[in-house]
Amino acid sequence: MSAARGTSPPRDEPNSGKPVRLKDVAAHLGLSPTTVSLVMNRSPAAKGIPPETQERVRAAAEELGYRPNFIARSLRRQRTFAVGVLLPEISEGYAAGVLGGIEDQLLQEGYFYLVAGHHSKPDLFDDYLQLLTERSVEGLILVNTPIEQALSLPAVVVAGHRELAGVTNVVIDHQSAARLALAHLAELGHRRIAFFKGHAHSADTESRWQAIVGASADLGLEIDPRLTIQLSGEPAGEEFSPEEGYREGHVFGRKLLEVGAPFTALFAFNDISAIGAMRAFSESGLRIPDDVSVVGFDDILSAAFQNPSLTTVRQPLHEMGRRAAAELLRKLAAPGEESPPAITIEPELVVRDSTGPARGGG
Amino acid sequence: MSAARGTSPPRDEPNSGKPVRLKDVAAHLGLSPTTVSLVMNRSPAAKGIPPETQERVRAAAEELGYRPNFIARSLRRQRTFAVGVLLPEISEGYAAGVLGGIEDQLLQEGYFYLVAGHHSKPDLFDDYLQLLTERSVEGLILVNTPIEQALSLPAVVVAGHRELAGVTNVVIDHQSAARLALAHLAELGHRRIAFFKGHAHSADTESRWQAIVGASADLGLEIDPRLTIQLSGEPAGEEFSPEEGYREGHVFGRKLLEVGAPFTALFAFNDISAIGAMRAFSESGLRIPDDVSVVGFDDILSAAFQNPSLTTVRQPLHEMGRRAAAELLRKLAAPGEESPPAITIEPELVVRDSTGPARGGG
DNA sequence: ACATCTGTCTGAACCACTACAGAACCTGTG
DNA sequence: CACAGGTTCTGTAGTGGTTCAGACAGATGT
Repeated sequence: MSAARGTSPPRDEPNSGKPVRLKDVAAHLGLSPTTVSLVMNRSPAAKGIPPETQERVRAAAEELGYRPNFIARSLRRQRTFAVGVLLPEISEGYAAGVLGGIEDQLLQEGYFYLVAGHHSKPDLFDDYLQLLTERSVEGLILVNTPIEQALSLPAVVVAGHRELAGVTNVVIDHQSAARLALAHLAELGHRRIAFFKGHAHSADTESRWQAIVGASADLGLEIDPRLTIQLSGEPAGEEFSPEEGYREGHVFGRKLLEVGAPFTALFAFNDISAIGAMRAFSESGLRIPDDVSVVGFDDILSAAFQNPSLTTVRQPLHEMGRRAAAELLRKLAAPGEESPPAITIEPELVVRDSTGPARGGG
Repeated sequence: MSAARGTSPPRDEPNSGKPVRLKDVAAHLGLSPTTVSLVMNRSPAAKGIPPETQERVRAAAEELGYRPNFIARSLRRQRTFAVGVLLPEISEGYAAGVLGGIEDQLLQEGYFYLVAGHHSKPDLFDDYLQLLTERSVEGLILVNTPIEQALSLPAVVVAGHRELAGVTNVVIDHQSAARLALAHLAELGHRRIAFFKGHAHSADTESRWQAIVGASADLGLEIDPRLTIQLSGEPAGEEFSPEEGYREGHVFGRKLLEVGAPFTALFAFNDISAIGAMRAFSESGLRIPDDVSVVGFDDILSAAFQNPSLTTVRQPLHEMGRRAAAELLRKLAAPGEESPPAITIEPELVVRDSTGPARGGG
């Protein structure tokens, strides 16, 4: 033997050329590949192998720098420990936030994931679904991605609307969100509150609005239809840019002032439109929060940097991603079991400087 | 035969149970798996197979809903068509932007990618490198991730500092960035310009500063050391939050005013600190851009929504990711060839409302 | 002395596919 | 009719691991 055992000499060549295979380790030890496999996997069948041999195997594996080949293992075991993630666009804030949570949870559990951004094009969506399936992902997480048909794999949907058999939706608790925002405003003495409703094609619009109506009733607030503006946005299916949302908020903020109906607060559909509206109010000489309070939704990065900084309802995106991934793994581990149709996540009110006590009258 | 050919009946069961394997298609046709494989892969050896047979094979594959198993193929061909991406944190703006470009390029070329966020922890970095290698990724893209040792796989680094044998760095052209920003200010008549230098541990700090010194000389501008403030930030290795950066900009913006040396413009190290400084200036009663012009760096989302909106040097993150991925694929396709040590990307000046003509004196 | 049991390890099959060498068949030719 | 030369297809042996049924040796019981 060339390589002396014991206190190893300053030999520091972890891999000299080709990767080491299971077979190499076995040959090195004069054992069969089976035995090495059993030991390396701590398989239950390895209980018949004496501890001393096990130690010998592990030492050799370490010494030779053996790394099991995941591909070969996946083929044989029919498990890839990989899931597919479909989302509109990875670099967009919402998806990126959720993906961060998905990643934390998956890597922690020994899984990896393949991501594909379909840019809201239905045909791309189908293509990627195919490709992911060919790559043998074990399950799917869809972020902000509408689906029509049932899927052939276990799936969890974040911010989906449809109720589909077998898929679990992870959604924000709109009831809670509406209550948090409106209770905060009510406490500050606001009675006449304006609203931006979301775009017709947005997943959250309808449920959020229902929640607002409900919470208003509970708090004894009346909703004035003249102070309720629906963001028009782009035709469905087309992603729209933040700049567009900002411009819209600006335009509709101005429109709100022209209605003539007095209001002391605005609860916008998202931060972007809230920021646009704040701009419009400032330009009209109104002071925030002295004359008008503004509450946004999402807590995007910019919210904290506004002047004044924006009070908003935060969606815990990271947490949502984490929960989605955890639920998917649970499904994979327990294929038979029934899974919940929905997981609701509690939002959080972030109070900053854009909200304050209502102006005297009302 | 039960399933009639020709105008197929309303049979709509694309996959009844288990997935269809190559073997199944072969058996269905009375051909060997080899033949079917040759046809499906349009292998050069398939030129010996008559078009009619080829058509028959493809029709059967279609009919049975055959999807090749990527895992098995990967094992046999020793190609996974997958690359690994390492970055500090996926949900952070810079990395997410770059990743968007990486994705576009890779998916377009039939590759997938595995991402791991190491949260700037060196041991996690090593672990994930191992895991990615076990999964047989063919190459690596590192975003904003410092490496010490050479890597065992072809790699491209985005925003890296180190020059390492065999790895290509994708970097912004700092020369050009400095020239764009300073020429813009000089044209507006600014002569006394303040600077925020980056944190000592940031990859870009030194090269950016050298570029600023060079461009200043070219434009005949003098740099006043009293107006040059180094952002202190956190100890190296610790990611720091946007809020932190904003606060820093705010503090140092105020400090700049206390120095007493007059200045008419600030070129900040990034948008966040620029926004913080704008806040400080406004609070001191200065008007932007009438009294002070401010230029940022990066063009984060918030830059456009500031009041006034921020003039900044945009890093084309998407483009950088795209180029990085393209270069990696080139390396993979031509393993022997020498590859460039660096690819520089041209930044872009986005002129908004935070810059204007210099105030009278200077 | 023989069967039985236990502890330790192994051969062969298999996962789904691909690469390589060559088989079987047909056609034309001298 | 034997042989060369195409054409069309196939058998076998991998790829790197896991799994299952059992082989083999030594100890134990009768």
